[in-house]
Parts: sequence; C-alpha cells; structure tokens
Amino acid sequence: MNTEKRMRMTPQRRIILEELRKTCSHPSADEIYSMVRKRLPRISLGTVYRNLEVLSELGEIQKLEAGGSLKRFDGNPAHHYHIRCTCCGRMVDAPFQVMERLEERLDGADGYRVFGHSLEFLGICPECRRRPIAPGLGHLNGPHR
Amino acid sequence: MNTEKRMRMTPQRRIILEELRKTCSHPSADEIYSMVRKRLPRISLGTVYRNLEVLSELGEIQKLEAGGSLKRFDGNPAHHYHIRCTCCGRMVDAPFQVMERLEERLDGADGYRVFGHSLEFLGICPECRRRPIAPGLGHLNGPHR
DNA sequence: TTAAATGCAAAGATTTTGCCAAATT
DNA sequence: AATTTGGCAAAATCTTTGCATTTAA
Repeated sequence: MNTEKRMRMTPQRRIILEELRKTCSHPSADEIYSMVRKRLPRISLGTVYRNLEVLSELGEIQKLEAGGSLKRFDGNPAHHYHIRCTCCGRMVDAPFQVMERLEERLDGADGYRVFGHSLEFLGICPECRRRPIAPGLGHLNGPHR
Repeated sequence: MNTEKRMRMTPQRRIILEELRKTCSHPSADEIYSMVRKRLPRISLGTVYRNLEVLSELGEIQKLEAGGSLKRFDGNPAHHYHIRCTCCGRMVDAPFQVMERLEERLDGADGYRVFGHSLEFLGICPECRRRPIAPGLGHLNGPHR
C-alpha cells in the first residue's frame, strides 16, 4: 500500500516556495508571511505555517532550528557538542572532541567576524529506537530522504 | 566608572545552579522549574527564567539553542552550514564545505543511532560591526569569555 | 538606605488548531 | 461527492516584564 499523501501545488504553496527560493535571507515565518502577502494579500499566517510544514516534510525547504521550540540549559559551561534525538528531543553530550579553531578559516568571510561554532548531531535515542512507532510517525526514526 | 552590577548568590540562584550541575539531561526552563520547586516550593517561573539568564551571562551555564527564538526557513534543501550573527540574528550561508559522514564515528555511541549533523558558526555581521554599540550591549559583539 | 532579587500575575511573542467555506480532483 | 486547502480566530506554548515587596550588603 502506498501511504503517501498526494500534495497539491496550490497557488499559496507555490508562491511561498518561490519566495523562499528567491531569497537567501533565511526568513522567519512572519517575514515569509510579509513577503508572500505582497502577492497574495488575503493569505493567512496559518496557511503560511501549514505550508512551511508541508514543504519541509517534502524536503523542498529546510526548517532551521528545527530541533526544539524550547530552549535547553546545560550546567556544563565548557564547549562541547550534543546529540539530539529527533524523535523525542532528548539531548546528550556527544563523545566527540571539539574541533578547536574550526571557525578560523571562515573569519572574514562575507565581512563576518566569526568567533565560534556550534555542532549538533542528530539521531535517535535508545528509548525511541525500542519503542513501537506510532502510525504515521515512522519518518521520525531516520532521515527523511 | 564601574557600570557592572554586583550579583548576589541567592538561595534560588544557587539551587538552580546546583540542580543544573547535578543533571546531564539538558533540561528546559520548565523542567528546571519542576526540579527546583521540590526544594523551593514557592519559587516562581519568572525567577527561574531570570536566573537562567544571569547564570548564562556569567558563563556558569550554557543556554542551548540560544541563537534564535523563532524558527527560520531555508529555500535551499541541500545540506549546508550557516553563520549566525549573534547581535541581530541574521543568518547567511557559510562558505564551508560540508563534512560528509562526520557523524559516522559517533553512530552507536550511547545506543544512539546518529545519522546527521548541523553546524552553525557564530559571528557578527558587517552591519552590526559597523553600527555603534548600544550601551550595555557591547558583549554582543564578541565571545563573552 | 539602596541596589538587587523575588513572587505573582499579566502581557508578549510565536506557533498550532478547530471550524466551516471554498476549491480541486 | 469526497477530499484537501484556505481563511479566520481562538487556543496553546514558551518567555519576558511590571510592580509591589522582601532581602541583603
């Protein structure tokens, strides 16, 4: 059986995608709303959010900072990396040595002064691997594409 | 003149720090609130947020996903890295080749299946470098420590 | 006595949802 | 006709803020 949903390329969806492809500014949902509204004055913010969700599930766009909506805090102030479970959001420290001065060769690029970096690995934690997958959520157990 | 504020190690602040040091679970503000409330039942969520802010400014803890509160979207679905301006939040693509299979040597660590990574560089964009710094915000123009 | 911190509640900001009408297949 | 999408507004979630009061130097 083919559980895949067909997706219609509605005008709203197409224009959101076009605007996003057109810019390199990595806009927020609200900025996209403003951009799109110039062409579709009656579109609603809810539609923008829904379409951004659909487009990123399809791999047409990327949702950045997709990991978590809520901030997390780390009692260890030393620079280190993390692995985030894309299924439940759980984070653990990554046993991976920090690449010191990784940013040095970027410093000055595009006029930016670059002084640091943050690396996050994405994975599935043991609990989520074990747990039976809820119907329709299987894609959460691995990369989408 | 010394514009620096003195900071008191209040019981609330100390206990928040203790709880955060005690765990390796990278809790959210709300989880920290729950943890701390077992020892200080009358503490308020606002106090937790305020203290987490202070502690991370002091470098005692780290605020993860500190970059932006709002999600951003990228019309380029290919894997690539970004530089984020820690001053204004602006993001640009980083001219830095993706390190393919960086996560391979982590796969299996702690029982995690690791299938990807996300790397973000931190810097100051040209506009923010040029702009006069608002009083008290100078720390935003470089690493804190 | 004075600056800083707390508790409480209200306000903000961002994102998600429910519902019904409209559009598409 | 059945299904999906859109618009609108309300709800939900997470975070910040105002203010009167308390605490500590």
